[in-house]
Formats: sequence, structure tokens, C-alpha cells
Amino acid sequence: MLKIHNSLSGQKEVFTPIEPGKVSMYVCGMTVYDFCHIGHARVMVVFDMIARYLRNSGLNVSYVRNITDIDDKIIARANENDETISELTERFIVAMNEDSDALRVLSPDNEPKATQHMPQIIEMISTLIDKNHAYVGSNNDVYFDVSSFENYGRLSGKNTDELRAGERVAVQQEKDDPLDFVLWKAAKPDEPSWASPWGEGRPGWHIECSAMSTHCLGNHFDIHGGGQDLQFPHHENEIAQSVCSTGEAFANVWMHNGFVRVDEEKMSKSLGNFFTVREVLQKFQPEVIRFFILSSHYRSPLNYSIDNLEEAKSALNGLYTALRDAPADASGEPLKKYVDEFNACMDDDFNTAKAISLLHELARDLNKKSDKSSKEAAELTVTLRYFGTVLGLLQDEPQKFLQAKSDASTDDLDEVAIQNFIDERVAAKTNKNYEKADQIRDHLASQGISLEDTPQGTIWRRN
RNA sequence: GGCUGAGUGGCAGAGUGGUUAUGCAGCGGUUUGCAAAACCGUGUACCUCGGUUCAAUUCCGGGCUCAGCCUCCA
Repeated sequence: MLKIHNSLSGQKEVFTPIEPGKVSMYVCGMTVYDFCHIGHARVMVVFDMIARYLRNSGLNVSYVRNITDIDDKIIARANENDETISELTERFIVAMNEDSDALRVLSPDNEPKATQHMPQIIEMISTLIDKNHAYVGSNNDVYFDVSSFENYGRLSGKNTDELRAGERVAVQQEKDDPLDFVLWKAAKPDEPSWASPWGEGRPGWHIECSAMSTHCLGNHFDIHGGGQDLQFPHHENEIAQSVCSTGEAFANVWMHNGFVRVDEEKMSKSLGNFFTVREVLQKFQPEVIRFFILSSHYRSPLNYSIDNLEEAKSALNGLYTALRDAPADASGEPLKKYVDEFNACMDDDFNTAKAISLLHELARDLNKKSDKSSKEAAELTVTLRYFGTVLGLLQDEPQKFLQAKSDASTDDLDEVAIQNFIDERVAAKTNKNYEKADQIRDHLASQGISLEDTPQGTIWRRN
């Protein structure tokens, strides 16, 4: 029985799909004006893991992750670069897809773009005006009337009086109430714009997600997710817009993943303490990043550091080493005992940290089997690989993973050169010339190559 | 100031009202020409002060500390 922590209630709840056997999930994706950083990677990996597990549980999943391709930052950056917004956004969509592919994130079923949903956005705003939930300001911006929605603040646990009291920014004169937020921004000269009943302009940030989620998944759907920082105001505003325009319930379950931190501080653009995915890929294999992300619970803070990534790498190496020494052609059904335990972990609000501890237990059990061709060894192997598939891990050929070179690795030895050294060393060993054998091993070690002498011969890996 | 969430062994990170997380590192051993890998053994962790209880790291209350949201942010 799957339980999910719902931000609306602050508790784990038994998950019951609106339509039995189906799950509709919308996740707030990227604003494409720069490279993805590790914080973005976390959203992509976490919700990818969730979609994979839901599918694995036999549910028919509709997973939508939007792309914000029009907003203030995009306009500003395009101006800086002296390019059009579509040139800019297309470039970074390509980059985003490269990063997500590297991280073994499967494509969502639908990746709607704001600029391609103007009719739906305009229609929703019109409905909100018709229903007296929105008004046109003196500057021709359209604003949502927060006081018209009774449940405003329910998701974020805020009440409107306190929000007004805590108001920290200069109040815009055009708004009736400081809490009101913009649905449609009138175009300034030389800004990209779309025609609307309120003149040329562009959508506010929140409305696009309301319009696209209901357009893609229907007014009422199962799960809405995103980073914790979107809970307020973005998701609060989405609820207000959607519920007021459709008159129906919006998302049943709200999921928010925790932040990635650097030195106990949130990783963010404005603090400048972010590391891009491609930057980290210079030093670590993509799967190490994915493993690192999944090795803590999705709602916990995740501390980014080289040490922690190194540790993730060591742990992952152990798993791959077990698979390397296991029969490559192992087949059969995963062991029920482990599958039940694994599912129990995942059913408990997607506890991947605990699930991964099972992978280690499996690896140990597998390593203990002296006869790797036994039925038991095959079953353990199949089970370990199966869990890897569900989590999007352990998909590489083990030897390939263990010998893979990261872009920035310093050694310039190719496989042939390494094999030559190994052959030379084997010959020295045969002649009991251990001094020379050790010399060769030390030389390789200084290049980051480790050797293992096994009954089947000498094998190597990169550190 | 308001509202969230968190404080676990050297580090990372789960979890639990009384019994082993797991990983990394360390130490001892088996194995090895020596290593490596693997396996075995090894750690009296649960911020603090009260309360509830036969029993609390786990529940309740106060305190301290940290992070986040309240402004664009995954």
C-alpha cells in the first residue's frame, strides 16, 4: 500500500488514484535560460524515480513536466546575449535534455511549453475575470484577486493577514491588494508579446502551470510536484487560479523535494553557489550523481560536496563489482523475499535510501556465493539488476562502468596500453620477478589504474 | 517577527517505544608472492532540560542550534 507525504496535510497519506490503475502527475520543470545545476538534477531524478516506481507498481502513469520558455529572466538574458528568446531557450532545452539523458532520466510523457499554450492561458484568465476572481489594473496588467479565494494559504500554511503584515517589497499601486499576483503582463516596448483581450502582453509565471496542467491532465489530477521553494507562492497561486477557474478540485497530492545544499546553504542561482550538472560530469560518471541523489530521502536536504560524491562512487563501485563477478547470463524471477522488502521501502513515501541498503545486502549475499554459476547466485543477480532497473541504476555493463574514464581523469592510457602492461606483469610474475611485477602495478596505480589478480587472470579498473 | 522542517556513531544517511540499518573510512582476521577485490569480526550514536511510561534516541512540553519559505528560484 503506497503512502505519499502530501504537503497539503503535512502527513503521509495512502495514495488512491482518482481513476483506478492510472496516475496523472504534473511537475514544475525548468526555466530555460541557463544550464541545469545539481538542484535541478534532483527534481528530474526524484520525479523520474517516482514515475518509474509507479509504473513498476502496475499503474498507468501520465507524467507531465513543463518547460518555462518565456519570463523576465529569459528576456533579460536574451537581451544580454543579443539573441532572440527562442534562440536562447532552444539552446538550453537541448542542454537540459543532454543532462537529463546523462542522468538516465526518462523523458516525461509530455513536456508542454508556455509559449505553445497561449490560447489555454488566455482562456483561463478570461474565465477568472468573468468569475470575478481577477481584474484588469490601471496599467493593463491582469491580476488575480486573492481575497476572492477563501482557501488561499492552505498549501503553504500561511494566512493572508500575516502575509500582508510581513510584506517586504514595495507595493505596486496597480494592485487592489499587495497579495494579488499578476496573470498577464502588458508588453513594454521591444518585449516579446502575444495578442490578448487586454492588449499585447505575456503570461505571468503561475498561470502557465495552471493552464498547462489542466490542459494536459484535466482539471482534477493526482499528483503535483516540484522543488520545495515552489510551495509558496507558485503552487499556492496555481491552486487559487485552477480551483477558481474550473470550479473543481485541483491536484490531490502535492509533493515537494528538498534542496541541495552547499556548506549548509541552499544551492541557488542568486547565491551563486551552484554547480552545473555538466560541470560535475567532468569529474564523476553520471550514475554517481544519480546514486548520490537517490541515497538520501527526497524530502531531506542533500549536501553537495566532492567527498559525498566520492562516497557515492565507492558505494556504487561495490554494487558493480558484485555484478561484475556474477554470471552475465543470469535469468529468472527476482526473489520474492527481497522484492517484498524493496516494495515496502518504496511504498513508504519512496524511501530510496532504505531501498538502496537492500541493494548492498544483495551484493553481499551474492559475493558470498562461491559458486557463481549456482541457481542461488543467478537469483540474487537477477534481483539486484531488477532493483537497479526500477531505480534507474546499475544499467551499465559492470566492467564498462568500473573502467570508465571521467572526462577530467588525468591518465592517458588506453585499454591496449593497459593490457600490455598487464601482460608484461603477468610474464614477470610467472618468472617470479615480483620486483618488476610490483613496479608495473605501482606505475599503473599512479595513473589511477588498480589491478586485481583473480583465478581467471588479472583485471583492472579505474579509481 | 510569522510559518515549515531538521538536529543520529569519525563522515554520509535510514529507522524504531524495549532486539543489526546501510554505506564510506578505521582496526583485527581469512585470502594473496605482496596487493587488490571479497568475506568474517569489531563501534555501548541518537542536541539539551523536563514530562508521560515498567521502559524513550523514538511520544509530549520548554530551551538551544541549523536550514528553508514569507522576494525570482528546483
